[in-house]
Amino acid sequence: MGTVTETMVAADAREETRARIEQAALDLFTAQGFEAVTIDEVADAAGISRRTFFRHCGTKADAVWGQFDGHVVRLEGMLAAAAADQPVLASVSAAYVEVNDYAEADLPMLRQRMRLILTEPALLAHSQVRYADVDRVVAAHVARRTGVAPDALVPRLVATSTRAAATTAFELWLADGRITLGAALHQAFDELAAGFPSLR
Amino acid sequence: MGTVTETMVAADAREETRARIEQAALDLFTAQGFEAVTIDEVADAAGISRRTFFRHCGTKADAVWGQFDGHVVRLEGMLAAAAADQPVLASVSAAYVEVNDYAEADLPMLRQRMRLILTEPALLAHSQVRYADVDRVVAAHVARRTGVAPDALVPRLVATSTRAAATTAFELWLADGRITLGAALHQAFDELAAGFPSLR
DNA sequence: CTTGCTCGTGGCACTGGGTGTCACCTACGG
DNA sequence: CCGTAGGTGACACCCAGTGCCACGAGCAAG
Repeated sequence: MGTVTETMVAADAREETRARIEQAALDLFTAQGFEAVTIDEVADAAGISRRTFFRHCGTKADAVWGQFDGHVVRLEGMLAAAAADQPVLASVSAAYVEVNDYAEADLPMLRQRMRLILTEPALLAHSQVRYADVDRVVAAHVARRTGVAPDALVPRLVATSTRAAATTAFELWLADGRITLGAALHQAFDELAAGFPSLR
Repeated sequence: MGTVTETMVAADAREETRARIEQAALDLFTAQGFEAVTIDEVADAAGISRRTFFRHCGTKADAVWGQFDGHVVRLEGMLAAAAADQPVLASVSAAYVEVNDYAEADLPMLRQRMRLILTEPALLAHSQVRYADVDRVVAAHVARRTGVAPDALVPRLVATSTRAAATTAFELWLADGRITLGAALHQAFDELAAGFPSLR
């Protein structure tokens, strides 16, 4: 099995390889479009074989999505740690804001990622599968806080509509270079939680 | 070109062939799962060639989705015809309810379709692409009514969250055999429009 | 130093979705 | 009777994704 140190090193090396693949993929996809680039081209650019690409990334879309699972886990942790006296919607909103609080240095790559995801149909489609995990986590939190089943209307509705708000905030942030991602998220969640006061 | 009558006949024949393909596909997918069935098997069951399948349906997912474009067009028409003094959210809600007002005889096939779409990951993914069209239509309506740009926050947010509500209503309707689709839609839209009163 | 094990890697073959192309056949109009 | 247009099937591709095997590097035990 190896010691803890060795395991860490191996995991780091694996992570580094994956990061190299993702960077190559992101650059190629951005330059030529997601569908126009083949896996062989990405693998060549990353200096690996086609077979190794799939071992690290699973699918073509995963090269863009990266380690999204980590986000879901962090979101789940934040929701579990939310204060019990905080309104449910506020806890969901705060968790979304916090999980999307990126360091300044990470923003360019995030922009590149999100632009691809929201622009390329194949990636947009794949997003639904990823979001399903997020929805399950949020719905479970709402269900726990309200004492109803996770597959009841309100938990599911809160999960899907808050995710819709988050996605919309991302779109706004991408399109409008001035607004902060956090500000966009706050704006969307406030509008949603208040029942769309702008429409009255 | 041919006369109007001839064109109609040709279109009808084409529509009938497509319906046969869709029915064969739906039955096979329901019985064995979406991924487990190949296009060749669907084509064989429909009595056509693999190539003809793609000419009629475009992609494997389209065989399940059917002529969804028609729904989007109808939704657009309803929104355009909505009374000007009706609140925006109410007009969107009413349009969703009306476009999903199926005849009793169509409900079994609708159940079959929606169960597949909401269950099979590949179809769920494809749904995002279809929903993007719906969102554009709704956002355009909200933008027209509120006098802001269609890609501003509120129109987009209304579009994505109302669609989230509709999807949630569909899930509820599928899971709970007793509730009407219309009732589920109303319940979801009411909850959304009021800012989730159940959570207070 | 050698043996044996593990693991990452590359190569290969195969399945399956989707597309372009061509040939055929049928139905219709002149 | 001929010409054409459109639906169809057959074939050859491309590409994503998977299973399998063989090779080589690194490490552990002898």
